Amino acid sequence: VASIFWQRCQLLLLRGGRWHIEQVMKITVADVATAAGVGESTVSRVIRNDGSFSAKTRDRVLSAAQSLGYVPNRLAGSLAGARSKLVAVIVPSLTNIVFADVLRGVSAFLEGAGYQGVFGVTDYDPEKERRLVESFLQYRPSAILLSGVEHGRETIEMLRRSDCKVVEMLDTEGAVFPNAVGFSNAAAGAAAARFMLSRGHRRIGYVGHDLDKDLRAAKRLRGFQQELALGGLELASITTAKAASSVTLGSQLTQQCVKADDVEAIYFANDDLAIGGYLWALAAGIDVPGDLGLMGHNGLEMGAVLPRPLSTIRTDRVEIGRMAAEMAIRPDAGGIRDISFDLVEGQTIGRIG
Amino acid sequence: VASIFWQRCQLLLLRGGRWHIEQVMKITVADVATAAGVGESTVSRVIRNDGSFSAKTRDRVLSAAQSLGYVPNRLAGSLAGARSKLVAVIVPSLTNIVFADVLRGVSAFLEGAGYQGVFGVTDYDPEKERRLVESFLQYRPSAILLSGVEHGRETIEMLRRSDCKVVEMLDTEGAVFPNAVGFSNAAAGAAAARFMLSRGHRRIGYVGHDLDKDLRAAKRLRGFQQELALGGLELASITTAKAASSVTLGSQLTQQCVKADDVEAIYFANDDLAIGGYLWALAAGIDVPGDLGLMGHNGLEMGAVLPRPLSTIRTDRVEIGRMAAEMAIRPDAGGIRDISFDLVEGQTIGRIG
DNA sequence: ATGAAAGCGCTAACAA
DNA sequence: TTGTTAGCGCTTTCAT
Repeated sequence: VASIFWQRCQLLLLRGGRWHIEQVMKITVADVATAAGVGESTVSRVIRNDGSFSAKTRDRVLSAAQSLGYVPNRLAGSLAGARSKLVAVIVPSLTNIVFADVLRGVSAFLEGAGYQGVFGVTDYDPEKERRLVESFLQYRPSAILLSGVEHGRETIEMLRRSDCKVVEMLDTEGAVFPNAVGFSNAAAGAAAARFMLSRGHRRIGYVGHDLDKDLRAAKRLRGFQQELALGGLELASITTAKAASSVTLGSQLTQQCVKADDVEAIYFANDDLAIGGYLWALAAGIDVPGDLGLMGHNGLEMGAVLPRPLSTIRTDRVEIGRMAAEMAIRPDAGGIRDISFDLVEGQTIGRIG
Repeated sequence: VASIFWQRCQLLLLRGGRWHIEQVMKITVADVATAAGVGESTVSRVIRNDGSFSAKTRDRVLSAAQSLGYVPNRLAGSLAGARSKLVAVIVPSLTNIVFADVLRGVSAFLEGAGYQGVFGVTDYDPEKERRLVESFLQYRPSAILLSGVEHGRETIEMLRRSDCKVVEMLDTEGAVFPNAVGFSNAAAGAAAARFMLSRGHRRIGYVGHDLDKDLRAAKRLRGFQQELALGGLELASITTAKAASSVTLGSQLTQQCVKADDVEAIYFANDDLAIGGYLWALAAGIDVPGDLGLMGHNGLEMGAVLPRPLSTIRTDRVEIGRMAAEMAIRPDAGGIRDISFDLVEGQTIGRIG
């Protein structure tokens, strides 16, 4: 391959009988400035479309940048500007569609605003959350989005010291930072209880996964129990497993719950478990809701396609993500925003006998 | 609140009768160096645990950093070191659990290696992919992970010029870059066809979503058709919709397909659609697989919990993500890696009459 | 409207 | 084993 140097950063090389231009060195503002015959700061202004410059200058700079294949180095830019256009997002799990939805909302909003999302998964482990926050902070993100309002003391301190905007998502009770967007999980639990009671269910069991880890599910359960207590009732049984929530687990636990306890209905920690329960009942030939009422939480799309649509509580995770991202990057946006939830009647909760 | 300055970067303030130390200025290596009584580069070495230093020095530096609450600035570090510890990951969708699985694998591996994942969603839009690559490149990531092997010409050129390692995921046929990990979608389609034929199905319909967008599903379909052709057969019908894949869509399209065409079995673009189809059949009282055989693709956990476990092809997305991340950050790792797939017999494909 | 120059906080040579 | 110094590529005053 024959080749000759061409300008400061390009190599002209002969390949297959044709000349190709290849870049050898990294193109910087200085190169663009030279090519356009202007100063570095002018290039910077044009690229960021900030400050003032003539239309003619802009065109020259832009075409120079274009033809050189200039890719701005945001590391340098952020360093000089004291802040990156990164937004860190921390979620406990990706297996659960709920968090994927939140990420979609976040991602969609950030994209339009020239920001980049950086993500991390905690597996519901506070220590992992701490480590993630620590790592993220090293990139001086514009903001950091947390799931839930329960965080380690150290995590909170690091965040406080960092002058980085923090937004808590998916829960509004007991928010640690001034910005949060979500709904009251206790209220959701209470709403579920009221609904089940209003439809005549009395002997109600609970099926859930690890309550020590999924603290929002625990809050819903508490709200549920408190509402029952108002009517002088209490849960007939609580069946949980130290495992991640899944359809399979829902199947197993429901079987376990029904076999052991004589319940008329089950309140599930979430829809995944509830769907598992429904499918088990289907296979076992148990009539839903005649023999067994099922109540979920989340309002997953899939619940609506079951032979009998799942009774559940729908939350708008994408919107929560979107709003959180907006709070994150708009300096004026903030506060505690409760976007509530909708009760979906469905057909898996109904009057007994 | 009474307050006095304390050292270079701290404010001593009296609040609630007690003195608190608050940071005012950002702590830098220089501050830590001064506090520890060593040079800046020594601090750098200790923090990165690279190069040599005495144990005594390390302890002094570490405790100084600790007590000052030093948080390294990776923007500066990456700028000086010419590369960031970021790995960009681009997926077409988050609604589909498949990609969430890939992200989990990536994320798990990166975490242990001190890297950070940056993610973006294309919605199956090549132009969006181009924009994402362009943005990510500005952060000089160590590597960039792409879904699939079909990318725009411009995207490929940008990537080629960038000296940033590229790994393609989820497909191995027609890889553009030297690193790829996944499986042959055509082979998966062919395997599905062989299985359905071996179980006696002949009049087979296809149900899928937007084939112009989900190119891997299109490849599976092609592999399926080619296998049928070997037996002198062809698809009885193809039912698709220009919409994102979902359980709901699967329900609708299956109904449409069964009503319009007299098919004995359906090959679905993926499990979400197949599960939708199964649930529709369940509600419609159609016997599966007696009257209608159903074959999915992906091997989602949920398919195994249906009253009749779904016949499908299982792929290990988490492992694909893990391997891609490993290729991304290990300089020596690379090449085209085919991790294949498993056929899950299930109970929704069976001999006819 | 534009340019020159001083950092941003760190790493990597090079000395010592 | 350590310290000194020169950048990394950009933004940002401050002049002009």
